[in-house]
This record gives sequence, structure tokens and C-alpha cells, in this order.
Amino acid sequence: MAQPRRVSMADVARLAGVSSQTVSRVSNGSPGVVDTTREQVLAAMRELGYRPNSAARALKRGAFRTIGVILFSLASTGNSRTLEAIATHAAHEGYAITLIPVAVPTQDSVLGAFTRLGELAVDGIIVIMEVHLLDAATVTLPPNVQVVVADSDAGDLYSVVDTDQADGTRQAVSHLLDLGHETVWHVTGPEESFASNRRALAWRQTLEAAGRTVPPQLPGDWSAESGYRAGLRLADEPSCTAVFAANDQMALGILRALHERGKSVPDDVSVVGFDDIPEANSFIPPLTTVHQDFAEVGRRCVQGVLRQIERAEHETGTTLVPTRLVVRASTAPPRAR
Amino acid sequence: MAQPRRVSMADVARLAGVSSQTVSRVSNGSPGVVDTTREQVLAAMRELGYRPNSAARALKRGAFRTIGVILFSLASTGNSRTLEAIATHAAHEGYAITLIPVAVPTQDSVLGAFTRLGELAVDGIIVIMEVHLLDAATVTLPPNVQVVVADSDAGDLYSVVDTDQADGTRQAVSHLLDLGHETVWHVTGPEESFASNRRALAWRQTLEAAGRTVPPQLPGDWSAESGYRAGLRLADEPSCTAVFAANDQMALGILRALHERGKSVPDDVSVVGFDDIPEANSFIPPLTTVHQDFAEVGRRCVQGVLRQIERAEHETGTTLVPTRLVVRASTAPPRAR
DNA sequence: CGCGCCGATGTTTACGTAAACATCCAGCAA
DNA sequence: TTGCTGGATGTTTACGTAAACATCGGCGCG
Repeated sequence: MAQPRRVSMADVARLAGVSSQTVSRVSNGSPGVVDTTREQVLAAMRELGYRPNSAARALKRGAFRTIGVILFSLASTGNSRTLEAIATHAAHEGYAITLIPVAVPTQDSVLGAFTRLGELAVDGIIVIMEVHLLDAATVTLPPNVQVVVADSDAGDLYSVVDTDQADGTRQAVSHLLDLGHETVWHVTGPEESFASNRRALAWRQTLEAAGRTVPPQLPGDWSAESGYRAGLRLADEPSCTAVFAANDQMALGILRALHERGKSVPDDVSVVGFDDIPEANSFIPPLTTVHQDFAEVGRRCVQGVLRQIERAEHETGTTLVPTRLVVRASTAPPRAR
Repeated sequence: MAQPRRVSMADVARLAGVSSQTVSRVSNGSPGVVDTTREQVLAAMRELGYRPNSAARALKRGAFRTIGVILFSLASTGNSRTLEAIATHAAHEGYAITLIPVAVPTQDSVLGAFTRLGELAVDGIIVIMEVHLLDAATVTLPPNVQVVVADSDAGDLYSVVDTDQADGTRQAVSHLLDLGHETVWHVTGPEESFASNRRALAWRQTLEAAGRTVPPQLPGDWSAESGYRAGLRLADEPSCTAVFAANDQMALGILRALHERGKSVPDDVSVVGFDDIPEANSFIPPLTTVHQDFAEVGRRCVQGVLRQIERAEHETGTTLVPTRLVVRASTAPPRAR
């Protein structure tokens, strides 16, 4: 069934009785082809089922119209939603997306991904990753490939797009303080994560700026399970009336732990998350959380990398995408003593 | 900063003092190059930072070593996890993944995606989608491109890989019946979804096979919100002691609705979900659900499409990936009357 | 009426790679 | 020694496209 050879411009040219260059012009919508000729060529294309060979095109043009995306995992909502936005916007600009998954986030495997990308047909790269793994000293970027990094603070080396972690955190913590809570406890994401560190730092700073005592932070790893473990410990802290979880999954685990220990949310303890995953609205109770605009992050990543490709010029600096607090039913003033 | 031209084999050949063909042999690991020569070439490659040009390679070989993935949305856990598995396995086989997002799942836009893919540099396509949109009469596949479809029943037209929806559903419903429930209610996914229809059908058949009455099914759309609405209606059904939700998100919504109406899970009502998303373990209470092996689905998709590419031969038929019921705390025997 | 210009189309060439074929040389058997 | 064999390496060519340049013919203007 499979034809041994693809239809090439030469075939179309022969059938249409023109030169292959004219076919090329029609194919690219170049001017300088008279309507009648164009029609003949288009008819011949249709008849033969002609499709441009993108490899030859890329070879000739020296550009692939493709962006590579390196990411560590698609498991997190944030990563997949960002990727989706990237894919959509790239498609809109006529760029294709090539995916390079990195199984294990070690320096070596990230390096490997970069190497592979260098061999792949891409004009630019978007890295979605906790990026202290990206050591500029060891990673040699393929020449002529531009990079944008999401979810990182490598703004001095690369062009970075990120959610405004600090402001989102400030909104969350301030919201709890404004409700009248003495202080706010915090369950962190994994140590290696920049987003996690940034949120923890902003939490601490917001408390300090308000002159509150800073309780010890509880370690988590983004998973609901780790939130559950932290929640069990918080349930044993009588002084704890408000918790800020570094993401919604951990908040879910905290809700479960508090529920199992007979603590009411929000009457005994208020809980705030981060991300605003679609399910947050259906937690018990519906979760107050910081909404991240993943679509916007993706959009700006594409914008950034395309701008660099166009100008053939590396950029650095950080773009922050604003967040907003979504208040639902998991927060309330502390129970009167 | 950007070099005007890439390093080509000719440059390496010149520096190493050999012909470009020898460089090509080294680059591809072909035999017939003596060790000393190979070393020289490798050294020259390193010095110049040589990277093979994949466009030229693809042009010469007539194959791209790339698989296109068409998907409607990455928002669902299932899709992203499947995609991740696809990317990982494809990378392992030396294939790259090109992503083609379809913004709106209409016939037209799917067609558009196929057209775009035809122009893109892919050897095969994996479609992750509710696929009655794929009408064989209107979609003309680019020649020489092989297709595998996930999440569909188009097994007579394409090679299909899917979770064993029917058996998973049977396990879920039987589990509830075995616990002693008279019958099982069902909250469905969206009408247009094959997975949803398959689950609803299997639910009905399992009940009928056990000689139970089949309650009316409640419509949902995969979202937790729709589960919540269905849950509110179920809370008003005194006869309802067991619910099978077509996915975990809707189960979450049901749990919340029942909780708000003062119904205890599992004492008053047992709830089972489908998917086993990571958070299911942290629902209140932890959710009994049907575990889907998305990684395996992805793996088999890649296998299937690579086999077709290799043999240059279209295949049809369906491969089912088994599921298993994960029993947690949301199911129990009905309360004694 | 002829010159030159311009728009439409054709011809040549190069992009970087790798298959096919050609060449060269060392080693070995007659 | 000669001729042959086979492994190592070089040369030619083609993949499909599009830029650059070439050609052709008609039309306006002096």
C-alpha cells in the first residue's frame, strides 16, 4: 500500500507543465505567479496528493520551525498545563513542538537531553524544570539554539518566565493574617525545587514583615501523601490555626489528616494551597488557594523563545506572571478563644 | 555570538584530514573505520563542536525518526501520563516526539491536525482522543505515515491501544455487589467519550448479569464539579448505597456532595472511582478505584506504531491493557437495615 | 519604431548527508 | 614475483527544496 516514493515538486511540475521553481513559489505563496498558472499547479498538487517535504525544506532554509521542550515530568498539573499552552501557541505561530522527556533529574541526564536536542531539529528550547541542575559551566548549548527556562531563577544566564511565586505567597499569608490568625504554618515542597524555596522564603518574609513569630516549616514533596504526614503533625499543634501549603495536592493531604484527627476546617484550622488545580473547588471544604496562570506562562515562554530565534540573540532576565488568590471555604477567622 | 553557519561533515573531514564519507561512517558507527582514524575524526568533531544536521539526515534517509502525537487536551491526568510514557519509550527507541495539540475537538480541527502532520516530519502518528471524530471517509491519511489510536474503539480501521475499560468497570461494580449492595448507581463521563460509553455499558451489563435492577445513570463530564452536582442528587436517593463514578475527579465531587449532605462514606454510601490518580489516596476517605496503567498504554502505542513503521504496513485491531481494583476506605458493606 | 524595463517563468546551484561505487594497498597463495 | 582478495578510505551522486540568477516577452515612452 505504501508508495515507494513520495511525490516531489518535480512530479507536480511535470504534471502541471511548469518548472519546479514555479511549484515552489506556489507552495510558499510567493508572489510572481499568475493566477492561471497557480491554479494549474494547485490542481496538479491535489491530483498527486503532494505534501512538501519538511526535511528538505529545513535543510534548505537552515531552520526547522520547531521548538524543543525539555521537561522532567508531566505528572504535575502545572507542567502539563504549561506544556499545553506552549504547544498551542507554538502551533499558532507555525512552530512544531518536540518533546524531550528527562527520566531522572540528574545533572547527567539533563545534559544528555541537551545533547540530544542539539542533534535534533530545533531552533529553540524551552526548559521546564527546577534548574539548579542546569549548571552553565557544564552545559554547552548547541550554537544557534535559543533557550527559555520556566520554573527557575536562572535569570542571569537565561531568559526565565515564572509565576510570581513571592507575590502569590504574600497574598496567601496576608489573607490568613488579615483574618486574624496569629501566625501561619507552612508545609514546603521538595528541597531541590526553586518554586518550593521561593514560596518558603516569601512565607517567612511576609510573617517577619508583619512582626509575627515564624513557626518551624514542615517538609513535603508536593505529594498529597506528604501533606497528609505534615497534617498529622499539625493536628497535634494546638497553637496552629492556619496553614499555607506549597501546593494544592499537599493541602488535600492536610485536609484529610485534620479531618481524621477531628479538627474542623476552617473552624479549627484554616488551610490555603497554591496552584488552583481544577479539583481544588471540590475539596472538603473547597480550598482557598493561589491561582497560577499556567497558560500565560506557556504563552510567554513561546514568545520569548521566538523573539530570540528571530533576532538570533540570546536574552537573559526574568518575566513574572501574576497570580491571584481565590478565596473559598477552607479559610476563616480563628475560633474565638 | 551565533555562528553564521553550522559545522558540517566537510569541516570535520578537512580538520581530520579524511573524506566526509569517513566522517559519516564514524558519525553513524558504521564498521570499516580503523580505530586510529576514528579517533582523529572524533577529536575533530569535538574540537569543532560538530552536530549532525538532522534535516539533511532525514532528507537522505527518507525517514525522520519522529512520531507525531495528536491530542485534544493535556488537562486530564490520563492523557498527560500516557503522553509521558510515549515520550519516554520513543526516546528510548531513538525517536523524537512532535506534539500536535488540537484546540477544539471538532471534525474540522482534527482534520486540520492531520493535514498539518502530513506536512510535518513524522513517520508515524499516535492519536490520543475520543475518536468518533475520526471519520475514515473524510480523513485522508498522508501516505507512508502509520497510525495508532489510544482511547477509542476504531479498531477496525486503526491499530488501537486502550485500557480494558469493560473489565475495570466489572471489577468495580462486582466489588460493590460482593460487599452486599443491592445495586450500584453510576455517574457517567461526557456523552461523546468512548471511554465513558464503554464504562457505562459495562456497568449496565454487570448489573444485568447479576440480575439487579439498573438505576438511571447520572450525567457527568469528567469534572469534579459535575460529580458534585450528581452527588447532590444521589444524596437525595435514600435507596442509593453504592456509586460507581466514571473517573476519580467526579468521585471527589460526589464525596464532597455526600459530606455536605451529612451522608457518611462508606457507612451510608460506598463510592468507587476510575483512574487511580495519585491524589485518590488522600481523598476523604481514601478512594477505592480502578487503577489504569497509563504507562503501559503509552508503551504499547509506541511499540505498535514503530512496528508499523518498520514493516511499512498498516495494522488494525485492539490491544487491551489490564486494570486492577485498588480497594481503599470509600467502600464497605451497606449499613444493616 | 526601437529601447529598456518589468513581471512571469525557467535554470542552476547549494544545503548536509549517506548510499553506491571506485580506488588503493597490504597480505597471501600459487 | 604476480595476481588476487578484502578491508579501509575516497569520489560521485541524489535526496527535495528554494535562493540567485537567467531568460523571455510585452508594454510604455521617447
